[in-house]
Amino acid sequence: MSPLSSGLLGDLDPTSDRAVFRQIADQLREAIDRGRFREGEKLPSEAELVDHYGVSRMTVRNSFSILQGEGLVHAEHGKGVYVRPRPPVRRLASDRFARRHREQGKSAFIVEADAVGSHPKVDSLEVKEEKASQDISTRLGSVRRVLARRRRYLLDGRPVEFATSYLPLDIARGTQIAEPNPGPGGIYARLEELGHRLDHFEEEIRARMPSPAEVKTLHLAAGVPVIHLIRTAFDTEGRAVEVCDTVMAADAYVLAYQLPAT
Amino acid sequence: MSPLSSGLLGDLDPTSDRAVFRQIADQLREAIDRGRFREGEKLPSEAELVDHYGVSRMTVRNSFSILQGEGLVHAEHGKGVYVRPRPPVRRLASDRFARRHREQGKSAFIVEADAVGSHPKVDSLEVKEEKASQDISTRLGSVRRVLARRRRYLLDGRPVEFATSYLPLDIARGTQIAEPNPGPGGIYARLEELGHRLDHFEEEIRARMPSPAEVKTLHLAAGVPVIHLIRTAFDTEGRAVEVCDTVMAADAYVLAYQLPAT
DNA sequence: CTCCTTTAGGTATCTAGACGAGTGGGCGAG
DNA sequence: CTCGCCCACTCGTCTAGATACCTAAAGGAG
Repeated sequence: MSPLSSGLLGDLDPTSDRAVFRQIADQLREAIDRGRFREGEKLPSEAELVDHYGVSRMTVRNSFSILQGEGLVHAEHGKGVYVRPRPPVRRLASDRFARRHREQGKSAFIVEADAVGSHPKVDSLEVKEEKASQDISTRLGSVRRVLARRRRYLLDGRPVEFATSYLPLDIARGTQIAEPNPGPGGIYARLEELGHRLDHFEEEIRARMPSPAEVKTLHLAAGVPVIHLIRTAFDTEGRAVEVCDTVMAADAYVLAYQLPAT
Repeated sequence: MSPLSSGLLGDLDPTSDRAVFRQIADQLREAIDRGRFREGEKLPSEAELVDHYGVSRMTVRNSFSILQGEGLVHAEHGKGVYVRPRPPVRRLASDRFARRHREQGKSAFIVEADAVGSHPKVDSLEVKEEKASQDISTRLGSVRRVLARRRRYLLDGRPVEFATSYLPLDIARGTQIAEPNPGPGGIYARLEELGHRLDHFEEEIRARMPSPAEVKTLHLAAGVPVIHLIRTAFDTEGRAVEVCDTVMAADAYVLAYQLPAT
């Protein structure tokens, strides 16, 4: 008993000027939206759809590729095409850098993940001095070389975020900030101990499709964009003391901000 | 003189286990990244690449479809495949709802666009009462019906943003907020005149691939995600007085926020 | 019972070609 | 000279295969 005989999918309209593969994609998309196929459920195989619609296999694959591009489904080699489950999202609140959180000890990422019962992990740690890019140099106020701290964050084994912090050498060199483990409260706590009392942060947010390297690093499925966040930390003297460049899997995050109406 | 004879593109590696169409996409991507093809410039035609690499046309098209999915190129029927130019981005600063801006008179969108020499336009205006969705109802504090204000924003003829504001009926009904033109300073100015002095806004930001309807409304090219922003306005009594649901073309925006380090 | 092989059923990649349809330049008729 | 048509070039869609590789379950060897 094929699932296609039960009326889940309709027929093609040969009089329509909409391409056949788009019509098939439309029907599959609507079936998914209506819940006829649930999250994680397998769609009919290519061969089944070829039989059902009486089209060639390339046409069916073309339909699937549309839905993949929309991030609705993903194909598993040798198994089938499945409705992509929506992963749990991590909410980044605008007070996530509040000093009271910093004074707890553990890193914000770890604390937060533990709170919701996830298993957090940080890997790909790299700390080194390097030449500042044009953009980073501008943001930090014309520095030539910087300390770069790279790390990748994982939740329950899934990579969700890749971040690089850049700090001026005259601040970071020789301090615990230049160590792989910056100690309790993270680098912001160290910066304050070094006399750079933090005043505010500026964040810039963009969204775009990932580069191949980002797809690899974040294990991104087709049709998943990334959120690109660039944060600059300013001390009370108005100096930019850190720039953090973060690329996040867009399906794993929702960012929350609070704005004054002043 | 074909551009392919000049060494812009290399050869395939038959010993590689990387699929041929991926290798071709890699070479094209690299050529674009290196500036061998500039923004708006035409890539070699499918036929030229077929000749150059000695593969079938479907393989070349497959390569192009990868680059399209990444938002790097776009095809124009009958003309060619072009490197997609990056449109100018509109920067949304975190003080964009400051009261001082509201008191100017014109809408924030118009003022801002005029300032950078763009031609702004607002269309698709629709104002009506309707049943609140579950989500909107929750955000507004269990209201059943709301006033919905829908509009689309265009810059220089290009649609960039589609927004819907929802307001509780007991606040908006019968006021100028229920009119297509809410008057100088927009609905926030009207809300304050009605005694709902604004205290702060909360914004939630997500990024995802657009639905087909959003592709149509925003004239989105392939490989362009959308930024989905949901803003809730609170008055000084802590009541949610408006929810604004906005879908933006991600390639047209960068959002900027300022966070206190408190 | 365990482990390996086989096999059926999936998707991944690629070929070769056909026809449709949009674009733009060249050329001939007027 | 101008207008309109034709044609070459381009991408869009679809067909009908072939081969490769992956997965999972069935079945046989030990």
